Amino acid sequence: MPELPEVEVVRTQLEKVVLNKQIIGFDVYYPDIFNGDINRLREVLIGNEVIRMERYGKYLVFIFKNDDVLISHLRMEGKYLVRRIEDEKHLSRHDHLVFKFDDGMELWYHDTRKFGRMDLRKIDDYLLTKPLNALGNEPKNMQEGELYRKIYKKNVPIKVALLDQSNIAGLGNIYVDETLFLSNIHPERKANTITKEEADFITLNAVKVLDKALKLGGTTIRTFAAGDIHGRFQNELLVHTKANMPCPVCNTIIKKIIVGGRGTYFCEKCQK
DNA sequence: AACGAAACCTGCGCGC
DNA sequence: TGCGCGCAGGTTTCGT
Repeated sequence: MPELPEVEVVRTQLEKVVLNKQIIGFDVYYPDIFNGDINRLREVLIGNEVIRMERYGKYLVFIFKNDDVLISHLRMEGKYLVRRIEDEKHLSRHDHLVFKFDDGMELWYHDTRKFGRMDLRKIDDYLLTKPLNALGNEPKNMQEGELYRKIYKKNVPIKVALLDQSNIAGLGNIYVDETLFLSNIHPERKANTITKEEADFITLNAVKVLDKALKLGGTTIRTFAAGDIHGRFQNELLVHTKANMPCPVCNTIIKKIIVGGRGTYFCEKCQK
């Protein structure tokens, strides 16, 4: 489901409801979401409090007092839902974890495809160990020439290189298509044919796309929603999902192909 | 080391 | 109506 803007929306929403409340219960219905011993996680959570919410690329991070850190990746369909105990909405088969707070609020981790994963770390090393140590910089934090140095030897399609989170963090299938369209670059161009100037232009356009998406609350194409927040960036998409429709720049019909196993939308006239 | 394919899961829409 | 297939905003693992 979510790429950087959507995860940032989730982070902002969670920050409003979970900070500085004691966790008094933790129910588990599908333990495989957690990488590790789920009973150890419960021991750490009970009595603990989230003091800060961070985000790195598509990773959501709960910073607890007691120096504990929970890293959460939503993958395709993960969601956090906030409920009051008195709501007595019953669990669905896709609700896997329930965090219960001392003010009666419950945070439900819901994930239709069960792809999401969580890791427990300590504050001293969570940035130095998997998975965050392998993450590249976000576009807005990249220096001139940085993306070029990451990809100039790679003999893979530029789209595949941009989806690789160790090269550049935060882009997914939607925003890569949009970024490459703005950059006038064909998604199948080999990364090792991209010039330094083109790589810097890609980085610039990625910043623009992600910033605009965040301002609009992210993109809701299929199922993404952060609580009750539905993004509006889908109304601004230039090529992604636009197969057989006219290019907004030149009116050529947008094509859909498969690149790196992912549905890919582009304009063959604008993107070379 | 690098790259492509399969795997992890479930639901939905489509054609027959 | 029922069934099989393809597809889905992601990452890890396996095989070459």
